[in-house]
Amino acid sequence: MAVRHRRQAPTQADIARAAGVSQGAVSAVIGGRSAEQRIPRETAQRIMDAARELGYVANTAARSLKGKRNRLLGVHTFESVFPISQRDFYHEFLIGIEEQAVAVGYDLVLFTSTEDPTGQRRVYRDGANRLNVADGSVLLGIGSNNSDLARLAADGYPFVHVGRRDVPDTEIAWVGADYSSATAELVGRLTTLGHRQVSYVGYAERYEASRDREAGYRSGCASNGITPGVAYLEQDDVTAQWLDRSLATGVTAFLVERQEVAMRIAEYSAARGLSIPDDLSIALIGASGGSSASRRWSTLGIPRNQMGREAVRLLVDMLTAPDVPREFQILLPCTAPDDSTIAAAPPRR
Amino acid sequence: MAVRHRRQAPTQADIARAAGVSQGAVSAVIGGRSAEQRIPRETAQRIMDAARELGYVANTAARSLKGKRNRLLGVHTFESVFPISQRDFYHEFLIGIEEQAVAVGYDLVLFTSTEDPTGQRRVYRDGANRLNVADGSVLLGIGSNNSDLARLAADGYPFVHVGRRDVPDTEIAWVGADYSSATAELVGRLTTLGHRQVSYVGYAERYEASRDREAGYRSGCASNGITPGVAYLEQDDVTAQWLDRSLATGVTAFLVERQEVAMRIAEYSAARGLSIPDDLSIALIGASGGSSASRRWSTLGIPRNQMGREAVRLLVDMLTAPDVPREFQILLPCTAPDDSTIAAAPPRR
DNA sequence: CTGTAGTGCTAATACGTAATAGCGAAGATT
DNA sequence: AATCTTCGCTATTACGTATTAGCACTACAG
Repeated sequence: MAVRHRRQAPTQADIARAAGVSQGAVSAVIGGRSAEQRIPRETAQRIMDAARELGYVANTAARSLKGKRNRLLGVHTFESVFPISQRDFYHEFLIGIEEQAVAVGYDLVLFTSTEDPTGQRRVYRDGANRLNVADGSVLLGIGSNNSDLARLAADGYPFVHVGRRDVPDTEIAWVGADYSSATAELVGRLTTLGHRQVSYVGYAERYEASRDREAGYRSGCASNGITPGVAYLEQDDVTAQWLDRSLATGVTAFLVERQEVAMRIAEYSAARGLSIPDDLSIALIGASGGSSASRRWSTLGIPRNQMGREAVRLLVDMLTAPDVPREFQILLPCTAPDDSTIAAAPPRR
Repeated sequence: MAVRHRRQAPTQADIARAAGVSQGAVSAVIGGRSAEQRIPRETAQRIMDAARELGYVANTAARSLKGKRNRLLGVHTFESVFPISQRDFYHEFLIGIEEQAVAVGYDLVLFTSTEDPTGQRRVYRDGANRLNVADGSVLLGIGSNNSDLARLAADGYPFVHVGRRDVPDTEIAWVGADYSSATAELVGRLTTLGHRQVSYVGYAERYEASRDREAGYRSGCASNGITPGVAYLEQDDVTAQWLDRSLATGVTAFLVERQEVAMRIAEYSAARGLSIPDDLSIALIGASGGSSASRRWSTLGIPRNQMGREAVRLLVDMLTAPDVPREFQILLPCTAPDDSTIAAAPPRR
């Protein structure tokens, strides 16, 4: 026996014929509108029986063609990654997205086909916007392509970006994490712990998120009477000399955006007989990649799951009630770092 | 400024208007049939330009209504789980599926909407078959609903099940793991290690996979001259008494389908001063749930990633060349358990 | 100047469903 | 008797695409 495909499924017209009514009547009964259409119980029953008899199943394509909606939400990541890989930074977002999709009864389209030969993921490929297969989409990615976003917005395609994103001259919907407040509060906490010099060490490349953190850092410094000290460093920029200089200026705490940088600092300070967190506090305030951590760090928690959920909620709201005024930009609070690598400042010399 | 959306996606009619031709001409050009329709290069170019300009993308609903494909593959899991959760048994399958989808340029539809209020996942819900939005689907699940599968097959819907699945009177396409050979080989290996009594402890509920393992066990016993000893146990059925009785009959190795059962055995045998694997060998031959293992076990490896990939490959083959005769049932080899909890049999008393 | 062959399209239709407008018959009201 | 309501539906249309039939025109042969 071979696996067979392609058989004609019964349609409402078939049922109508069997029950001796019109297709419209069948649609009304199946769609639960028999009251409005004044189909009496008896006829409705006859129709239902015929439908069951023939094994009728509504054709979703026809339904969505009529209703202009597919109940499909797209998920698009700009980074060239398998979005569902758990090693991936995005995985936890995905879970939130999926949980909410289940809750609202939408299906998800994972846009995996949008990868071009160079591994780049673009929305517009061959001039076509594949996202259109979904009613709306959730977009993820640090390196989101601004021109893609602007064009999508100009096209009126409904989407929500996960992570704050500024596109000039365009207001786009996003759900972000409130790095700014969280970082400011962290500076406050360190101050309370006696730190007087807190250094911020950021990505060399400045994304929205890192700018938010720096802004929070600066405002935290300001409101706590601390002089800010900002450096933008790649991993290899972190040298023993740099650390010595920092320590010489009295820095006792570092806010670091990259785990690699934190590891370097830990390494060099260990060589100098400094222990963490007793002599030096370090907090990770960037996005921690995977769980490949060689040690626990005090880390600013990104509410990834919730961000995913909120993005879907906002998107579905936008789809179901397009004209209701609402907040298109949502900031969710981060969770504060724990005490792993944060402690009271050492006694001053 | 407000976020504007819900502009109607452009249709072929819009393009036609822009290019000054008829909708049919647009369809012909977009569908690559401009030759047959005798659309000259110049006009075709004009149409393509307009399409690009407007960001046209074919409406999936209309396309499938016409019986055409959308380059969309569905993924449906019968278990009520978030399929992308990494805690999930299915996650690794998903990754394989996604990798292959990327490779062949299809997008994936995660069917999350098919969950009914009781948490059950069914294909046919509310009298509609959501799967139809995808050209074909990959189905996952130990507890796959046979009537759903039979109906899908009867409807001629193209799908591939991940995991061997027997549906009476219907041949279903699937990609499975060759538990049977692997278990038989494992019995052989244990025999070589000197074990003379190897016990099989299976799920109380018998799925295809567990039946395969038992069959392999029995054939392995037969070809190695061992008397089989089979038990179907839930976690709580594993008592100290049961273990004592087993050991009394001379059992020195257990093939266990559930990690929980293995843990019980380990616990009770430790209480009797038996160490694993020196006094007792244990191999896990079932599907290990997550990575919540309290210890490493010698485990039969399921080629999950490859199964996912193969399922997609088979499905796409079925879609692109429906009438080519081919294997619809694919068995992939398992990887043998390592030596964590398997060792030579203790000297006989 | 008619007939024929191509060229470049357009017009029309089908797919299955949902929604809206409305029709004929029966009964109720004036 | 004439009008109005209500009932129980049907007929029609729209959604966007693919496909088929065929029309209007030109070029050329005879």
